[in-house]
Amino acid sequence: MAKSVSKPPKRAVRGSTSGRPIMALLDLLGRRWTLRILWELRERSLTSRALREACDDASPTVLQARLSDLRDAGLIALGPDGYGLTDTGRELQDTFLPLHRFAERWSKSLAAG
Amino acid sequence: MAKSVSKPPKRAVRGSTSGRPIMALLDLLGRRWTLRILWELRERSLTSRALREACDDASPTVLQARLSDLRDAGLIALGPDGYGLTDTGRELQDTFLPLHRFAERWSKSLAAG
DNA sequence: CGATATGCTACATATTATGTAGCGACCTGC
DNA sequence: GCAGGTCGCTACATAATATGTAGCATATCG
Repeated sequence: MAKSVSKPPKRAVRGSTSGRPIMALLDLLGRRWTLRILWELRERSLTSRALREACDDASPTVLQARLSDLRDAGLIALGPDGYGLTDTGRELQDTFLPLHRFAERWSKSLAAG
Repeated sequence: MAKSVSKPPKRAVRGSTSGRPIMALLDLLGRRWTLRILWELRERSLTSRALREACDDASPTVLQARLSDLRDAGLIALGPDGYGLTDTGRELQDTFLPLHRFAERWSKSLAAG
């Protein structure tokens, strides 16, 4: 299974060879800590270390890897006050905001069920 | 780190101990293949084998693990025609549908950028 | 200079995924 | 009633990732 076609330098996003952007996106977001990172950056920029604390002290190794992935994807960027969402990242964020309310309902349906 | 509070039987969703449903949800969705599975089930039920094919022949080991996770979470269920979204799962799906269009724009902004 | 914070990396260990094979159960058609 | 097919699911060895701890080089502030 060739995973790299047009982007050999690093790990290509899985599914990126299919020409279906949604697959590449789902793969990126499906990596550990990725969603959490985007969530923690939802309303403020955070330094890499502050982000680490916010993410239950996840190991810096993966965190840096994900930050690198997300930067390559153009969803976050490193500014003067730490990591923050780009315009594109904020677009994605808007897609995810309803998730919060869903999570509440979901949690209750789990407890009830 | 105690990962189980109210559901000792299996692996508890990470962050489920925090009392913040969003964390539990983000952890669940952030596991490999989870988002992809939900996506593939978006408009039809699939047998576990058909789902495997749809997911680029992912290994049955993880796939079954994720199906189990998603069933515990009440997002999918095994019916007569294979795995399908529950009502709650479909609610979540609705949250994710805009992702498709975003992926298209994102892909273009990457190519352009 | 000393103290502190930044982004980031090394590396040994634990955890998780991959790939291949195969199980028992349940349908068919013969 | 027994081949032949599918179903959901599991075992197990190997490869890939994550974890946790430590530390680097740089920058800022006193």
